[in-house]
Amino acid sequence: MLRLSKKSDYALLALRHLAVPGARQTASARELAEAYDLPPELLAKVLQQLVRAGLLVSVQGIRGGYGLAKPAAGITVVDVIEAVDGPMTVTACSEQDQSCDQYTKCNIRDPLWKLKDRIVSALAATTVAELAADLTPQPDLIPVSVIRSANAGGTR
Amino acid sequence: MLRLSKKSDYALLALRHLAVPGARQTASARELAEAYDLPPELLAKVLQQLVRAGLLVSVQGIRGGYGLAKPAAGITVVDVIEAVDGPMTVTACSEQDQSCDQYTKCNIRDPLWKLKDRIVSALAATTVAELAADLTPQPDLIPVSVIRSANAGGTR
DNA sequence: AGAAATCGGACCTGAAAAGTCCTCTTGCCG
DNA sequence: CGGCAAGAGGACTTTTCAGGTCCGATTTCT
Repeated sequence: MLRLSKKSDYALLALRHLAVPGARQTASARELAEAYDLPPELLAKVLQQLVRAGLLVSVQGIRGGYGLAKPAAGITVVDVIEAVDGPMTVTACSEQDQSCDQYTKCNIRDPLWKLKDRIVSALAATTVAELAADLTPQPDLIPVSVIRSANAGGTR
Repeated sequence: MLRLSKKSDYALLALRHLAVPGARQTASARELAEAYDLPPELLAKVLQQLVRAGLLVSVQGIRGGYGLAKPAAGITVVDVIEAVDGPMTVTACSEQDQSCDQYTKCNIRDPLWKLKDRIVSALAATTVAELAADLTPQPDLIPVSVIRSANAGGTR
């Protein structure tokens, strides 16, 4: 029923987090997973996909993490969905892939493709920046440094 | 990835068929299933759902079948999808149903709901009449009467 | 009476989504 | 320089549910 995959959800959640103005502009997968209560490994995968798609940049090694690869206003919701779930298709068959049994007999292909384009436009019209501009407060991140201080007597 | 369910596909296919101007305005589940090469039982279920939703009218008994309950221009794509798959939701949680683990921490609910509304508008802007107006020819139905004549020497 | 149609529940199943596990590499910090 | 915490990524398991099937009941025309 036209539902977003959880991977897309997670991706949007993470991107919006990193896009919130004023907040720390970078976070590790674990931090994000804890903040939103998501399975860490899965979120990690998603973040990696976003890096491959050029939406995030990653820093490896200890103290590493993820940050936006470009301004939040330049990242649309379609970008995110396609990065994570592959090309948007509303129907089983598309211009590229005609692998559905009813292809020859199907009478609603063209109109549905047009419909898909409209949906994509709607998704392309919304950017991560707009998501971040929304009023809903985001959960606090416990900065790693704080955890470290608490445990070990403090670097900072 | 925002794909339509096959049930929706089937529903649209059937409705468009019944909406084509000039064609016979009624057809049985079996006829439609054969014409488009769809699983008959499943299509039957879908048609029943459309009847319950008030989009189709059915005639029981031999020589029965389905016809549009109202003008094709008055049936939108959302109507069809919701009749078959239940209310359109893009996210796991909605205004009605808040059953997702991250509900309290989620920061993208509101913007995504807005997005959903935009998608629904797009779908509501397309009617079955428009689908039927599309150029793609539809497969010929073999009228049952013809089959009957061929088999049995013909009532008509 | 019987065939052909709509109804509608219960059930099965396979594929995709979601989640887990394990190993490897990278780079900072003590 | 050694270890730890981070990202990278392959392989695997589990879960979910769309898609499909089966069966029986009811209706109604011939």
